[in-house]
Amino acid sequence: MVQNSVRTLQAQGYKATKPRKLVLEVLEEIERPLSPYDIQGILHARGKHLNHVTVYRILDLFCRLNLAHKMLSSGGFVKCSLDAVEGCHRFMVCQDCGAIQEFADEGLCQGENRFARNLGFHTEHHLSEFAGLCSRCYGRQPQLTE
Amino acid sequence: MVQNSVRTLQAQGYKATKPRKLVLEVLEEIERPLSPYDIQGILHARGKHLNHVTVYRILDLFCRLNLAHKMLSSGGFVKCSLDAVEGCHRFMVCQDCGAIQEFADEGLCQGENRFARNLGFHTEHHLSEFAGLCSRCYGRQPQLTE
DNA sequence: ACCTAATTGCAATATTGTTGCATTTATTCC
DNA sequence: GGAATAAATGCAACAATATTGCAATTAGGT
Ligand SMILES: [Mn+2]
Ligand SMILES: [Mn+2]
Ligand SMILES: [Zn+2]
Ligand SMILES: [Zn+2]
Repeated sequence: MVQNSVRTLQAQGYKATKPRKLVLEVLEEIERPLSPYDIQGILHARGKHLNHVTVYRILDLFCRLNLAHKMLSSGGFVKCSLDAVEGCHRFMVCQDCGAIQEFADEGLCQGENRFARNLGFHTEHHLSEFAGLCSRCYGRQPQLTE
Repeated sequence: MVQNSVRTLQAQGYKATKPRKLVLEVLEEIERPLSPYDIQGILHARGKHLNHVTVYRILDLFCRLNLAHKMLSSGGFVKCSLDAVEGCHRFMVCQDCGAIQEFADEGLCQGENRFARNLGFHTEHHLSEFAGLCSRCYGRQPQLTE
């Protein structure tokens, strides 16, 4: 929850400001990728008015601290749910409900590293997202409009 | 080469126009991800003036036909070098020289599918990019400025 | 060479992202 | 609790990127 991220912020010498906590709350509550303007809009609807510049700067910081991630497929931001995990953080993205689930797996990394090495490529890290259907959505009517 | 993509265009009922061929040439020649405005600029410097709207529309089409891909990490566009390959097209991105190498591997897909299935996720396709150093750049001085 | 649908260019607009600087705020120390 | 102060935010202006409708052009078929 938010309290964890607040501790991380302070441990790294950053202030736990009201705007930062608000953004954390939204990311935690809405478990789907959100753009900076999405976040601003959601908070605005709740009577909390943040400047978009502030939202951008907060998301930048969160990504640097690995408190959040920028999704590759959509460019939206999600809260990191693997705070303590070293190595590559990855995602499964439900094409129906839009939910994302974060995971990490050393086995996948090793397989990918081995594969790349055979082609003479020295891997630093892996970006990957699986697109498909989450367990709740599999075998149901589609929800997402796009 | 370009001629292949031209055939694909025509086979699908699209015209092989001068702007489309120019964009194909650039993507084929510069084997690094390019933004729409990058492409426009490169062509402009060669005396070929395309409207940016045209470049956007061409890249949209190319992506729909899998003649090109939009890179996840950078948002830039590259020419697909696996024209005939079914399944997931993936990339290794050199962090030094910026070169990209496209590949596909059924084994990786299967491993990922199995992993996801264990978590109740039904995978449709995989997006993935490996970041690291290509064989030429490994053990050399850095080139890229950023 | 002509016809026609497809494609492009243009102009206007919308959206997204960035920068410098004045103002405010969270933390430290008393 | 009340300063002091460095960090963070808001504001304004701007820059870059992306989208739309419509008129002009062009590629491919006859
Ligand atoms: Mn994470
Ligand atoms: Mn490809
Ligand atoms: Zn779902
Ligand atoms: Zn390289």
